[in-house]
Amino acid sequence: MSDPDPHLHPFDRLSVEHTSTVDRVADELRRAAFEGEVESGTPLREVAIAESLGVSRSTVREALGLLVAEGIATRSPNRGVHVASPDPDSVRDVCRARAVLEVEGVRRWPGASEEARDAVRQALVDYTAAVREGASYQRLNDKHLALHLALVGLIDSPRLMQMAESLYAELRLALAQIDRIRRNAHDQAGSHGRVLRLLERGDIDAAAADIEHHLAEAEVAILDALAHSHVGG
Amino acid sequence: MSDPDPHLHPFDRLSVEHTSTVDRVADELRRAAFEGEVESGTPLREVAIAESLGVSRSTVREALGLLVAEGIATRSPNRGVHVASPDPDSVRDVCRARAVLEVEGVRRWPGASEEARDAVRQALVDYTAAVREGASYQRLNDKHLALHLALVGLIDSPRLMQMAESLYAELRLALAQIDRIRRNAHDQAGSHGRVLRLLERGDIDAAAADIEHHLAEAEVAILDALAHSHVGG
DNA sequence: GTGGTCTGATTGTCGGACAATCCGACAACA
DNA sequence: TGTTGTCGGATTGTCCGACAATCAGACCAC
Repeated sequence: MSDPDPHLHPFDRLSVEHTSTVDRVADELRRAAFEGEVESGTPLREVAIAESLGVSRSTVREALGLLVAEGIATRSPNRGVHVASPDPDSVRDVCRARAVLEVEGVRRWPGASEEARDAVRQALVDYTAAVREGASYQRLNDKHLALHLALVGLIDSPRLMQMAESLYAELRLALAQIDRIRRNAHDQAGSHGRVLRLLERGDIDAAAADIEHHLAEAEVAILDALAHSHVGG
Repeated sequence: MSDPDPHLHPFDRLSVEHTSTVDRVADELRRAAFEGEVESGTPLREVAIAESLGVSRSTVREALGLLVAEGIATRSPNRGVHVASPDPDSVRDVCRARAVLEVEGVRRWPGASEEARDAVRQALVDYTAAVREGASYQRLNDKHLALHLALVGLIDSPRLMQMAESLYAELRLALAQIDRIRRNAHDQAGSHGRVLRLLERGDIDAAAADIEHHLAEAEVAILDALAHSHVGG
C-alpha cells in the first residue's frame, strides 16, 4: 500500500492562495476591529462598507456573516451587524473556556509531538524577543496570544485549535479596547518562561497550576481594565 | 442597585421567535443531511435548492454559509458546497475533541451547579426511556448525544457548549451514514447509568476513566462501521 | 495514452429593486 | 408630565437578472 516511487507525490506541500473578494473584505474588517479603528458596538452598515471598499452589498453581507460566525461581531434581526462589545460575562466565559483548553494542553506536554512542543518553545522565543525590542502594542498582543495558542496546540486537535483561535479573536477584540494592558507585558514574559521551564523539567502539575493562576490573573486584569474604561470614557 | 419595584420588569422571560427565511432553509438542509436524505459528498447546488424551496439563490447561499460554518458541509472555491464526508481523520479529531470537553465536564461535577447536574440526570432518564420504548434510530441518536452534551454543560461555559454542539452536529452527520450503530444503543444506556452512579457517589476519577473508555470504544465503533460502509457500498 | 480544445454547468460577484422593519422625532392626548 | 399614535428616513431581508471566471467532462489530434 505504500508508494513504491516517492516521486509520484513530490508536490504534497504545494498550494495556492485562492483569495476571494469576500475574504479580503472580511480581512479588512477584522483588521479595523483589532486595531481599534472601530469601537466596540459600532454598527457595520452594509451600504457604507460596500461603497467604501468598492464592492457589492452581497459581498459585504457574506463577509459580515463570517465575522459574526467568528464572534467578532453580532447580528440582531433587522437591526444589522455591530462590532461585538465585550461585556464582563462574555469575557469571563472566554477566559474560562480558554483555561480549559490551555490547561489541557499543558497536561498533555509529555505525550505531545516534538513539533507541538517546539512550536511552544518558538512562540516563547518570539514573544520574549518582541518584548525585548519594545514591539508595538498590537504586535505584543499577537505574539502573546500566539504563545497561548501554541499551548492549545499541544492537544493536537485541529478542531480544538480552531475553536481556540475563535476565542482568541474575541479576546483580541476586547484587548483592542484597552490600552493599559500593555503595562503587564514584561511580567508575563517572565511568567511564561517559568511555565516552560517547569514543563521541560517534567513538573506538569506545577506548570498546570502556574498557567491556571496566570489565566485567572489575566482575567481580573481584563475585567478591571474593562470596568475602568467603561466608566472613564 | 436592586429593583425597588419588581413590576418594572415583569416581561423578562418573554421572547418571540424571529424566523428568517435563511434559517428555515438552513433547518431544512440540516434535516435532510441528518436524516440521510442526502448522502455525504452530495453537492448542494444553489439553483437546484433555490428552485426546490421557492427562494432566491442569495438566500440559499447564505444558508449554505451557515452549514459550512457548522461543519456540516464544506465549500471548495468555484466548486460549490458539498455535504461533509466523514473521513477517518476528522472522526478521530471530533472524538478526541469531545473527549477533552466531556472528561473536563465530568471532572467538574462536584463544583457544578445543581441545574447542570439535574440536566445530566434528566438527559439520562430521557435516553433510557427512549431506549426502553424502542424509539427510532434518529431519536435514539438525539437523546444519546443530548446526554453527552449535558456532560459538557457541567463546565458551565456557553462558548464551550456551542463548540460541543458543533462537534456533535458533525458526529450526527457521520452517524447518519451508519445504520449498524443502533445495535450498541442498549449497552450504552447501561454504561451511562454506571457513570452517573459513580458521579453521585463522588468517585470522580472512576467516572472520568469510565467515560474516557466509553468514548474510545465509541470511536473505534464509528471508525469500524465507517470503514465497512466504505468498502461495502 | 498523452495532450489539446470545446462546451455546458456552476460559482463568484455585481447592480438594482422592493417590502418589512426599525429608529427617532413629533404631535395628540389624558 | 408622561403616555400613546403617527410619520419619514434609514436599514435590512429577500428577490431578480446578469455576467465573467472557473470547473468537469467529452471529444479530438497525435
